[in-house]
Amino acid sequence: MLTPSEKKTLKFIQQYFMEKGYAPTLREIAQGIKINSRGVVHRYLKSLESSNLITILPNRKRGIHLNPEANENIPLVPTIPLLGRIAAGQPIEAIEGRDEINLADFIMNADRFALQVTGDSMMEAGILDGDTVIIKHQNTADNGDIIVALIDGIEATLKRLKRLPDGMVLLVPENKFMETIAYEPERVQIQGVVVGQLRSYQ
Amino acid sequence: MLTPSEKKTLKFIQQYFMEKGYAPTLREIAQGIKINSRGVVHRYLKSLESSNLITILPNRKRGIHLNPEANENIPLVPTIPLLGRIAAGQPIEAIEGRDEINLADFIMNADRFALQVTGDSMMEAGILDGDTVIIKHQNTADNGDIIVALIDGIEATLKRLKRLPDGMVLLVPENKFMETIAYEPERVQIQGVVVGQLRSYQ
DNA sequence: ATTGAATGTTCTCTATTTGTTCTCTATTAT
DNA sequence: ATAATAGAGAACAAATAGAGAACATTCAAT
Repeated sequence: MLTPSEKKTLKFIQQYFMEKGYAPTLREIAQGIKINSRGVVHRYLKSLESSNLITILPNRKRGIHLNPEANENIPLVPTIPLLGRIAAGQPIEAIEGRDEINLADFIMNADRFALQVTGDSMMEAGILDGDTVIIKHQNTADNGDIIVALIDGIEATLKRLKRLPDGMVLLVPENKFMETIAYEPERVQIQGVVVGQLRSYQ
Repeated sequence: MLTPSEKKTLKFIQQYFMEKGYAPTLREIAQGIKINSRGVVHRYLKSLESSNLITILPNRKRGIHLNPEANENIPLVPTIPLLGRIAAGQPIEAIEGRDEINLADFIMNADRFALQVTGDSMMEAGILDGDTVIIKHQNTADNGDIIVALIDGIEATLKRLKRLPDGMVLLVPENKFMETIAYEPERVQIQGVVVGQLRSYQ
């Protein structure tokens, strides 16, 4: 059984691995778990190794290998706890069932890519200047989808799609100061559909 | 197991290949990973070759061949390609430097958790009903931060923080139909600060 | 075919870090 | 009292990172 410090150490290594793609040094681990001694870290590592959670490649720098067993508790996929719903004037309400969100599931997929948004044309849809949108690459889209479209093969734009009964294609900005423009369908080439959006406040 | 420098080298080669369609010279690699010695680069290449990630055609200029394994070497790190900036009426503009966004880096950390937002109180800040916000757990916050606050120990709310010179605490909604309320500092307990936001359109 | 600059290759050398092993101290629970 | 846990920190060999010299090989222009 692991001691709290060993658990903390293992968790830090897993986290580090996820972010950087390689193992941390003993000094980095020490800083990560807020102690000063590399020797102590080494002792913890030895203990984790004898529990079969990691493998130490002797004398190798960053020579820590996470064993599959270590990931039974903490999944390899990036997740963070989803605590609940928050609404003004209410206590935070726990969500039944889902207790964490899986970021990989949320966004990642082979046919997706990200674009950084410049400008305020989709402001009222909650997509602000500087946000990142996740695009699923496809050539068709449904009415009401927010799409990345290429107009006349050159201009790229992020707008909401609306098809008229007569065949014309409307590209609707979500900003009352901007105008909707109608195009002949031949001029509009759909590049992808917005499936996600993210913003960082740091 | 690759060292960080070797990983950096491999990444540079892959990127160079994507952009130019042919392999870089040792000098270009050296510049790319910000060192001066071609000899050192060569050592890294030898190591990458013995890991079966590249093949070196001896004495050939630009004689580096990327093995399929190098691409199969799916990064443990969850990333998606960041293609560029999009603005209305412009071609998609490539972003120099950053070519992918690291979701782990973006959001994950031990002290973060997610909340699902209900209601429109932060609508004008681009946080809509149904969005998920990433909260960093902390008890203090700066003026202008969007925070999760507990009022009188019961009610939870998501608002922008504003401290007045006289000590009163304003919780400002980003919605012109809702009112800012002032509290005595004792009544407001900060639970965390919004560091990220995400939305799924699926 | 010759030449010259750039490139790949092999070395040696140096400087930090890092991993590793120790011993020693404090604290806590049994 | 006795373990078990947590930590500090010294000492040393080895791994890593890098510089740069020297030479061989390409490759393109002449």
